[in-house]
Amino acid sequence: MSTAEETTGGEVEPWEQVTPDAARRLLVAAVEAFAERGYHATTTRDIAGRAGMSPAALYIHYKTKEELLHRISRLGHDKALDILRTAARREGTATERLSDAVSSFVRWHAGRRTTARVVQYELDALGPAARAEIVALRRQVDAEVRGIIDDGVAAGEFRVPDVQGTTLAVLSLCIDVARWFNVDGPRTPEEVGTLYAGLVLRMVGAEPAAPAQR
Amino acid sequence: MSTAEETTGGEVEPWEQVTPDAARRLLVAAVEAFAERGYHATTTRDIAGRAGMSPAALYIHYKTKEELLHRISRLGHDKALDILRTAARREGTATERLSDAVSSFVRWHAGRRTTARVVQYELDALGPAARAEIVALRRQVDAEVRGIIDDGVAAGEFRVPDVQGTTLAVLSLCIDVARWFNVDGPRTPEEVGTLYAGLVLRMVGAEPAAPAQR
DNA sequence: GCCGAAGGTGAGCGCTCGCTTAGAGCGGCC
DNA sequence: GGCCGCTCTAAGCGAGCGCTCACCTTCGGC
Repeated sequence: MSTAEETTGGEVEPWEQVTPDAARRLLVAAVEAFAERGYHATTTRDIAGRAGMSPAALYIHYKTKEELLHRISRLGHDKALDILRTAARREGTATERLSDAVSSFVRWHAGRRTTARVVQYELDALGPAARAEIVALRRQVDAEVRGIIDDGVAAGEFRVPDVQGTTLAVLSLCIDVARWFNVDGPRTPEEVGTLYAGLVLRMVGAEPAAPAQR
Repeated sequence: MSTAEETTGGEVEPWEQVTPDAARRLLVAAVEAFAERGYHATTTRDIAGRAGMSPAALYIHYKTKEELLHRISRLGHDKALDILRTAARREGTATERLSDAVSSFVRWHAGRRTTARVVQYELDALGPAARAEIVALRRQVDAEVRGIIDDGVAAGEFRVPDVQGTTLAVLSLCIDVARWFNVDGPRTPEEVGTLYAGLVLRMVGAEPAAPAQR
């Protein structure tokens, strides 16, 4: 059904599009390091070390440390937007599409928490040009969710007094999963996705009977 | 440049308990700098400069840069916990208390966004001992909210299948306000607080009729 | 008028940062 | 074989970091 084959246990590393191999290893190492300690607290020596290379090797594949963050942020936002678009543009009622969108978006933020953390919380470390590019992607993310809610209101499925505010809250709720989700905690990404889909349907005043689609 | 006499929503600067005066000025400067650029990207020279002092003056009042963050985090969590406790322990129905708790908690995260940002997002920069102390405070925050929801379920006001998961989601929603709230944006802290209180009541399945308290 | 404590400064130490440079290793093509 | 181009390393540069030190100023108590 959904082309985005998210199967958060045993998931394929999503960086296969990054070549050559050394560049990908560096990028994966940077994602881990940025997620653990934050962009500013991560040294280029640490990144290169995690990738099994000398500090200088980083600069063969990336001009600066910031370019690494930019690439990660860009790829991550592309992926997040793709997940939401897939859910938003399937056929089905607005209730089904919103449930699908939230549960898959949350699954990604929980299951690929390291990536999501970097993507969502290190935006301010980018320079003005790169940040503007990412902010434009975020506006598209917002538009997808708002579109589903608009549809639901128009169809009489949802009762939402403030569509823009509710959109903001729904996205905020999903994104913050990347901050608190603990891989060793009691919940799987699947469970959090299901829980959150139910909570969001309540937030928009939808009928609580939503079949566990996906 | 900007005087520290911000009174966002009639609220008094909450640092009056910090003495002497120079120590308070340094602390306020550190809050601003940490919120703007993050702990690791902030230099001690920047903090001292904002407070109108030489770099060495910082070390008369604080042993290290980390102690500054620790003090800010401690005071901020104390304040957040105090806000929630006040709402949780007033008299009234669970619906009224939850509405009050969410709206006041959100008002604080929006109105005192700089402080909230540091408090909520720079936890990882603390050492193990200081972090453990703050984590204990967060557990108390969680317990206050869970207590209200428990009461509402017991009283038949709420329908909540997963109390712990819903508590987590409610707190997550409120906390993330500090990430996205924009002082120059279209919403006041009051408005966001009211919006969020309504959304949270829907999340717990409460009757939507909630009087707009205070 | 003198003293000690408290609060401040200018200079700078030792270190680590992001990044650069000179050159080595090596596979592919003529 | 000779050479090129790509990948990578060892060494290290200039800058800026957190923090310290020797010294100065102010001020209440006697």
